[in-house]
Amino acid sequence: MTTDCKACPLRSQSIFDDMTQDELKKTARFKSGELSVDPGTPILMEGSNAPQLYTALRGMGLRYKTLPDGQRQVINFIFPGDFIGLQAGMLGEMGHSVEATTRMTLCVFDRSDFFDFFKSSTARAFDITWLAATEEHFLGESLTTVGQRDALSSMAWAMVRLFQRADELNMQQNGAVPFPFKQQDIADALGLSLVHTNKTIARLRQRQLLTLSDGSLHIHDLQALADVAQIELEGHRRRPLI
Amino acid sequence: MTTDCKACPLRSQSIFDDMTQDELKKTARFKSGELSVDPGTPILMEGSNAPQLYTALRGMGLRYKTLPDGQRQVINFIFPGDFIGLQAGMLGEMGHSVEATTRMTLCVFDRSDFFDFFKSSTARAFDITWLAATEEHFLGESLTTVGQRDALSSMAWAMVRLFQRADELNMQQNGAVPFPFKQQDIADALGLSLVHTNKTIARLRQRQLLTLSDGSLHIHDLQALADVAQIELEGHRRRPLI
DNA sequence: CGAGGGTTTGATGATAGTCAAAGTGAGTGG
DNA sequence: CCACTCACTTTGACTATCATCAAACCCTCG
Repeated sequence: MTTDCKACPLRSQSIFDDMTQDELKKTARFKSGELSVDPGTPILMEGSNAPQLYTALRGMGLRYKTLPDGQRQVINFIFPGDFIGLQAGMLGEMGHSVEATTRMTLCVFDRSDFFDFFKSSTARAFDITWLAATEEHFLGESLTTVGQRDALSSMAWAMVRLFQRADELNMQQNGAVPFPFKQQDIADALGLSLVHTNKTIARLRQRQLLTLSDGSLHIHDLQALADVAQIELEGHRRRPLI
Repeated sequence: MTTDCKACPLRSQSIFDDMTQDELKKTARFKSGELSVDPGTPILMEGSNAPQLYTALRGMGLRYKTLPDGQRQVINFIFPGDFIGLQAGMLGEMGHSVEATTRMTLCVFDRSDFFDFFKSSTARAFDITWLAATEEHFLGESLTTVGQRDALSSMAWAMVRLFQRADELNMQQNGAVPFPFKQQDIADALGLSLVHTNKTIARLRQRQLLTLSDGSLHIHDLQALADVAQIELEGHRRRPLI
């Protein structure tokens, strides 16, 4: 009972680029199946040469790296439409692990077909590179956050970015978006301790900027949050969907 | 008096992938000129839609982002062979600025030719994507460093990585490589203050792990440094040169 | 010789980490 | 239906890593 690419519920969202019938067909051929996983399931492991690549169709997850001493750095959060395994496809080895936070449905692709797919159309190759460049762009921003912003500003930045990602996928309902992540996840993403993370969220709550509870994030004043984070609010940018 | 791609001094280094005559010709056609800049010269600006892209032919530089309040995060250091402007080429806008640290010579490409170049051969397109994925990989590591390692471990990590990058370009002479960066640059790369950076380097020096002076970095015990940094030493990996 | 950029060192203070424990809510089993 | 557990969140007290401030030092350069 897998989803046909032609009827993909993501592709019709305005955030994703349109695709020609031909490209759609190639994508459908590239797709080798579908996978549903429960919360907490590891999807790809750091250092592994994964035989399969994925696109998140439903659900959310996270990318992370672990140090030998057990410290964990959350690299990014995964939303529907995200391509998973680019590093495995290009470099033959993942630089980070990926796991599901909610229950997820993934479109599965064989790594062995990846190069053919890449070759199949310049536009597709370009899309994949676009994704890589965009991820690089985002990671530069994350690095700047963790390296330069203080806890309050970091937290504001993270909340704005997470809200925006959910919002552009139309997951918003009067100011609130689903938020399945734990405070420990946010802490590991921002390089803060769990306790300090909790207290920092509390400060933003006291300032009436947001509410974070029951698995949903409510933004009360996006502009004020953006000010705390020192970022400019911009419109959503369309992006490719593999 | 520009360098002919066929006689490129970088291309003969073992770290860089070989290239067919045909690919070489295409690259030479893509190259629109050469540029020499003095230390401190800005090469690309964050947010700019640069009309030109570059490959570092000689010299070193750095990528960085600045926050509105003036804080600077160094994203990465630039070595000969690095491609500069991928984000401008793919996304139409740079996510960070780039400036020269030493005097540099850059191969210049027109952004308007970039897409044609990308299309000109699947191998070239793949190379560009490979570079993007590798950068993403590295940024994940940087993020993990800044987010999770303490100052001593961060510093050890940075020194190992910088040493390795120089080493694979054969810049090493019995344990020492050129190191034109200021302590402020390292501080901004690791999210540390200048003072703390200085004291942290001093600690590594006291432990007899390295010496850093007169523009050169001397590693006395690479393995011990890697241990402090919690990283595995691996061999150099060949990479494409645009 | 004075100026300026970079490095080094010492003193003090704040942000964030650690430790510890209580509170909350969902889920389980007697 | 009421403990009881377990995972997560919240709060308070204490600590330390790292930032800030200030000043000296070292070199090169004009």
